[in-house]
Amino acid sequence: MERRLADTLRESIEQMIVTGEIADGARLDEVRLAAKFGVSRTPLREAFQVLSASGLVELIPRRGAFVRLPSVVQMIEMFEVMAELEAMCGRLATRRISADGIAALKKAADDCDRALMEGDTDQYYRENEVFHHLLYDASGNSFLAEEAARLHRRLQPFRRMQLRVRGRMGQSMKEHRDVLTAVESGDEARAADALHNHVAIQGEKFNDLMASYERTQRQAS
Amino acid sequence: MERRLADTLRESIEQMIVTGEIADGARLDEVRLAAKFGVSRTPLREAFQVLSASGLVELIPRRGAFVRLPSVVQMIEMFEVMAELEAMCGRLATRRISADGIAALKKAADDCDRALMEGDTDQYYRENEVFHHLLYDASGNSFLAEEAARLHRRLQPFRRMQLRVRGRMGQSMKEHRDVLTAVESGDEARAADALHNHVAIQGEKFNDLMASYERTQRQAS
DNA sequence: AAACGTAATTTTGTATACAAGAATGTTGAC
DNA sequence: GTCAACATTCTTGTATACAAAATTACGTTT
Repeated sequence: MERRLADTLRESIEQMIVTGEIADGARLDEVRLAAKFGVSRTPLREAFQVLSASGLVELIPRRGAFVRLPSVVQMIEMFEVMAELEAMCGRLATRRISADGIAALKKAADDCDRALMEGDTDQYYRENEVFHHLLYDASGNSFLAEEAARLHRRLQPFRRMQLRVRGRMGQSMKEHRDVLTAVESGDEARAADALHNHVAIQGEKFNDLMASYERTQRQAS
Repeated sequence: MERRLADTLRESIEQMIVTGEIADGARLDEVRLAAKFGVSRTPLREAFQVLSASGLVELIPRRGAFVRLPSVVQMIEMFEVMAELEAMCGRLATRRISADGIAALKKAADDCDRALMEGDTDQYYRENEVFHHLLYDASGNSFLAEEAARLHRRLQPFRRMQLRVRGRMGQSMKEHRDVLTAVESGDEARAADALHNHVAIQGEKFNDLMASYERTQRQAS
């Protein structure tokens, strides 16, 4: 389905931005990138349009496309909104989820734990995404599920900053369990709370983020 | 700033879609539209990319761009998410708003009332947008404010469906007052509740929406 | 040396050209 | 009459070409 240059280019550039290969604030040089990828400027510019819509780059008319990475403050704000959307999903899901849905959620949580214990962080992020997507879908509000998934995807690269710190992993496991038991017991408010707490950057999580952020900043300079 | 064909084209097409000039599900014919606007396909296709990102059209690779208007169910889902974001704004704004901010909010509510009493609905939508944007900004979370504004804008054409029904206007005025008093008295929960209630499609609002939706459907066919 | 104005050079935005894939129409077999 | 295979026509996706705006370089003036 996704077989257009514009789409693959978008993914590649996105990757280059979040890995720091292209620095924050830098201009995306159309001719240079076109040469680098061996394509013309046309599909590149189409990719720029959607990158701009996603907020990762800013398109200034007749000036160019500039990388716009969120600051720490913006990052915390984004996770705060994510937390609220997740809480909403949790509240609705608790009311509407089926027995099969709960079983699937349990399995996803188990898979998360296994990945963590095996130290396979890439696998963890995949399983964690499954867990959260199950909750989004279980909300029964497909628009909410889409929006939550969109923001989750946008935050993915920054989420890694938090969990990299040792010790956070056990904490994350426990938080999944809290969500699960709340959903299972039909306690909407507690499910919402547990999810908000799992996602928002508060307390120790703030310190973890700061430590990670400053490290990446030092790398970039 | 917005001086590119691609941007004006996006706006024009958006307008054509929400006014029904281009029907739901229709394919956006690149060559026909290019001829109609007297431009080439290049800026048109760039406009398609951002329309696709906003959800108003679906881009199917090598098939074309298709209009995707939300169904009634999706519309209710969208307003439910909007309600939650507004509630979040209200909760944070209540905690963080300044005296000046409250004064501005009061003025905006007054301007809304005046527009309604004068029967100037266009003016009402403008003033209503001011009122809500003030709340978004007062939340102190700029990312939240942006996201709320984005969704508000996306829902604007469908919002008109609800208020067109006679009698809803007085209701809307009262709801603004409820929000205002809650914010003023520092009652976070009540502010959040009042906003959720103001935005979500519940009770009589559902009937109003249905009546309006069916009317537009009849027009389209 | 700083500031201004102008020419040269990039770079963006748009138009046009072309190639590959999808849709459509036609013919022939059963 | 229906279905299938092929040819034709349209449509999309990408490359190239060109014009206008912005940036840079440079020389002149003070």
